[in-house]
Amino acid sequence: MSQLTIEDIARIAGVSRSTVSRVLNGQPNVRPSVRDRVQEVINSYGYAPQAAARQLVMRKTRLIGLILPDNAHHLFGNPIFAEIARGVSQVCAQRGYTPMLFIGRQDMDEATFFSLLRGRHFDGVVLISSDRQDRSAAMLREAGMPYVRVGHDPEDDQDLQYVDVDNVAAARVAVEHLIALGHRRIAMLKGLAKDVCTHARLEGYRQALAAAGLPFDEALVGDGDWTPASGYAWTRRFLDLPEPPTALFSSNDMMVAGVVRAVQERGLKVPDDLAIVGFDDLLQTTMIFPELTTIRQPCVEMGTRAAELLLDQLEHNRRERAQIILPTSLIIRESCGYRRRVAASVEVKAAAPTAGDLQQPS
Amino acid sequence: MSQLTIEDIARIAGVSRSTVSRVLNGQPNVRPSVRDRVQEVINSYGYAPQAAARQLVMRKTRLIGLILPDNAHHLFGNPIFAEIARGVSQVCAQRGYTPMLFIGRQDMDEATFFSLLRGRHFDGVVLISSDRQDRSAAMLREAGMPYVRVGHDPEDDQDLQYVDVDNVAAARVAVEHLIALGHRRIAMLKGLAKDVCTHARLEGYRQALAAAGLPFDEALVGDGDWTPASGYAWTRRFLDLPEPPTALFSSNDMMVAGVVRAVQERGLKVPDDLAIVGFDDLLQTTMIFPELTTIRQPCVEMGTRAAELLLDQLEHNRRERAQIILPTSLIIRESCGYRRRVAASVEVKAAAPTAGDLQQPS
DNA sequence: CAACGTCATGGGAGCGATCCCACGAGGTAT
DNA sequence: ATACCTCGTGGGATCGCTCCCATGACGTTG
Repeated sequence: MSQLTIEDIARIAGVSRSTVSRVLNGQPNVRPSVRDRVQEVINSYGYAPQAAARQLVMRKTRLIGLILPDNAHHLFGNPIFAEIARGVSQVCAQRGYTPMLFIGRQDMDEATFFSLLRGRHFDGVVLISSDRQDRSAAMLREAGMPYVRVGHDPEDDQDLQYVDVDNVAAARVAVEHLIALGHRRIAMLKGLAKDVCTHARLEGYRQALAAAGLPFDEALVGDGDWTPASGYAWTRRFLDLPEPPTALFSSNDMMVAGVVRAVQERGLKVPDDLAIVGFDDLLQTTMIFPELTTIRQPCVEMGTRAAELLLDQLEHNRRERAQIILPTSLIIRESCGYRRRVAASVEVKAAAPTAGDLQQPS
Repeated sequence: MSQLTIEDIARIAGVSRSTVSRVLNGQPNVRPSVRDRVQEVINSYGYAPQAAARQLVMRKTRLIGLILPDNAHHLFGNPIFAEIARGVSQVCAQRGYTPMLFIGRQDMDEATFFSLLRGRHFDGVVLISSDRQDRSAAMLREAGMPYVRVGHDPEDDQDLQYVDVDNVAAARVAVEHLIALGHRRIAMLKGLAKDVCTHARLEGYRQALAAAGLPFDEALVGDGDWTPASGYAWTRRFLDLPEPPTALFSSNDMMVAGVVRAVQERGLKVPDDLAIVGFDDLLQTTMIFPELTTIRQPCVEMGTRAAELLLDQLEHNRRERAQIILPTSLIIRESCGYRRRVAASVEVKAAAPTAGDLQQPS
């Protein structure tokens, strides 16, 4: 309660401020017996140095900010962010930093956010965003706050350091897999247009169709918004088409929940009537349906790599460009119908029946 | 980049530190023309005071910590936390505070966590936890950090201020609803034993059975862990019983995902073969099944109330006991079979067919 | 034994804000 | 005209740390 200061501890231990400070910071040149005595006083009084005073002189907080897409809903709703955060957290803890997640940016105006950044509460920031309209990156730059981004925009690349996956290649592999299973009419569920990866995944879809000589049909492309509700609505439309698709590629796993509901509502079955491949590999969804074939993103690793880049930047002042593209993989389960056509003993995580290597290297 | 200080701004504007400080803090006794000039300099240089220096003298950070149950998985996986956080955020923003979410406490030892608290990075904390073993509350008290808890433990109530719902009453209403619909064998899916609300919800189940003169059958109580996987496993067991249940009450909505899968796998239907009532009212799940009848917790309001208590405590030094129990409500949809038995025009959110008022007042 | 390092320790300066008080200008009441 | 208040402004002290430098004890070397 009382909030002791370093001076109090020094007096109690019968030494000077400086000596207590040396003990606190693990510096050398303290007699072992003195060190022990001071440490004991610190422990018994539960003393910890006041962060603000330390920060003022050190110019470091050892706090790392984590910023997610504006909408908190999105954010908690989609477990991939939790995975990325876990990666960030692991590296931070290991290297003596504490990660803190910004919440409620939607309740905050830009000026407030900017002041928060300039206030130097954080040494650096991991920004998770593939949103083209998101002003966060610009504000971080303007505020002179070091940051590493997870996700990026190839068309407007002001981000010095980022970690991402090759969304085009990943989507292409997903769709090629469906083509290899014999499907000719393959629907595609897009995410929100503001997110860069939405366009990349659509491009992958196009490329796969083109490579197989299949026509691109606008009617088979649904304008989703990442939510199950949009998956539901679009699937109903697809199934109402005169010539409905026999397969569907969804830009994320969450929308698949709605897709499956729509299919079942018609008395149809997955994968027999509609084969599905998703994107993200959320653990949650594996429980719900015929298990989902999907593209796995290495979320935890995206987090660790981003944190490592950031901390290297902070500690060794590494400011060179670093743009890391991590490999994704196609996880074959039941929703694509593969197991029904191929021997059951097939190694699930191994190569797809299509192109050789599913690990897209950077 | 350069990181100007208040002194620099003062020099540029041709005034003293004190005047700039007054402008910064909106204090009176500054000539309007001077105020404007200073403000303009501040804006044009993008100056914001360094938080650490300000904190040192003010002894306030205007940062609020948000602590969730240890496991980040849990946390992001379950959207009720996002809702609570949204409530907290709204109130904080309105009153000039910034909420920050702790992540990675599982990667941090207790001593580190304690130092973090004593470092006074935060003015106060909203602790979301119904975990009996969770040491967070004890550590907060030990560190002298003001906090308000969302969720509580009636058996060990050291928490001065908390916000919660009446879990016993809420569960009782859910089960009474199933009983009123004619069910005699009603299964119950528990949550993790470490969470206090698990026991409360079981107690509500017992009370409802007892009140209706129905026997309590151990075989119908499943030891869930809040995840869909446990709902799946236990439902399979229930359905294998010689005399399987015709209805099920789940302690949360997430487990219901697994329940439904198990039911469908057997070629059975919800609610015809198994009527279901859940708990939480997650938006997500409404997409997946026959729409879920469930107990709604006023999550956002729990957040706002907790934040209000905390900020009142900080600003007006209100330290009296404040224990707020918010009302829950039974949301009747399709999964309980109510609509099939009663006229379709029934007001859905109105009273259950059983006890009059579904809003359990505090 | 003098000169010189090395080690353990203490004290002063300073980080960048806020806050209190002093001070002068100007207005109002006596 | 004097006393007194209010308002606008500036400068010193201060918050609790870390860092730099001075100092003295002790050991090693020529």
